[in-house]
Amino acid sequence: MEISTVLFNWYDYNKRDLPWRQTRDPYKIWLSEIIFQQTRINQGLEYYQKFVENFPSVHDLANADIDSVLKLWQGLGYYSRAGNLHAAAKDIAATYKGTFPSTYNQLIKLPGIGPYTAAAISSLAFNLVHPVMDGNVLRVVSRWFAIDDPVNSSKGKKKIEQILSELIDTNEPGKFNQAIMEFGALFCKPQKPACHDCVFSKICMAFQQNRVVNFPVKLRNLKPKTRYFNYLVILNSIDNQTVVYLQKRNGKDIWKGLYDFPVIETAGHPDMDMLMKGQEWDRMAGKMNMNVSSVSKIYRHQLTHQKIFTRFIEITSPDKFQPENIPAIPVDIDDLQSYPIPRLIDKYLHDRGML
DNA sequence: AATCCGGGGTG
DNA sequence: CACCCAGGATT
Repeated sequence: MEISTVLFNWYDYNKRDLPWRQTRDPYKIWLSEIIFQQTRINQGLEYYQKFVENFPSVHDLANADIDSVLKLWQGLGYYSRAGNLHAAAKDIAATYKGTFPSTYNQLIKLPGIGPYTAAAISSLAFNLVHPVMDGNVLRVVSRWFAIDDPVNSSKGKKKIEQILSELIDTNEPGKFNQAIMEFGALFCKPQKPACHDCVFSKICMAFQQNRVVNFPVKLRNLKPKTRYFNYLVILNSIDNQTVVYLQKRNGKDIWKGLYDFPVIETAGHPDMDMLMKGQEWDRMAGKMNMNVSSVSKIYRHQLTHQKIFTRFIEITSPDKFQPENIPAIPVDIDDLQSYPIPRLIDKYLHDRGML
């Protein structure tokens, strides 16, 4: 029996009932594909539902305000996905008048859509024959065929792409793509794969050679950098209203588009006396009539490639004032919940009872 | 080809 | 705690 036949039998019996599998609306399929880039189903499911609810069509998304899109995306990570999603929605609304682009070459031109997502949308929504290569597929194929080249190298990817072009079912390419990804997610898992009752054990070279644990071969990744943030939580109380100063993060650093506090980044965490003698402190806070009312514990925030140690320095000022050298905006603490913020800031604000 | 961009899961 | 997961954009 052909691999795709065995795969389809397995899929028909084992597939999960997931919302975007009940539609061929390319908009909803696109939405799901962007949300589930680097994201496990359990983590992204409620985000998918929120997006479909809040933005039922590509026009609703295109007309939305970027901050409200980011707010819905908050907590999901890789925030450039939200910006690209929004930009692509505007493209589609303008260039395609809302008729969703339907070919691989049109799709891959859109921001946030690369080879994987273009293949996924064109096959799932439009039944075009483009094999997907996500992490699941790379793992499954590298085991079936005992691919010794790293799957995150271009040589390894080319080999797997070649194999997939022969395996894919040309009548039902969308089903084939969904099925092989689902098989990777549920059976051919990274750790403890279910080889004992796998329908492919006879054709799986890795299993036959008792080397399943050796695949996929990967180039190893870098160690995370350590960074130290000193956040300035500048609080003003005016007429029973408390405002705190937020700044929107721009540039190439993490959390682009999200809001946090004015920050002094240091090589380590100097004691407060040292910090307050430094240039940055003087530039940002030197002109303020203020006092440091408290310094938080150290929060440790782990990202894939960065380990961030953070302390929150609360500064209260009797004056109504606008920080001069900081592009920060005053936000009533009752309005904080409408700003998209990183997990770390969210955690702190909850600890302080401000959110 | 190498590096950066989050957050959560697993053992 | 250490380690795993892995698409797209940028350099």
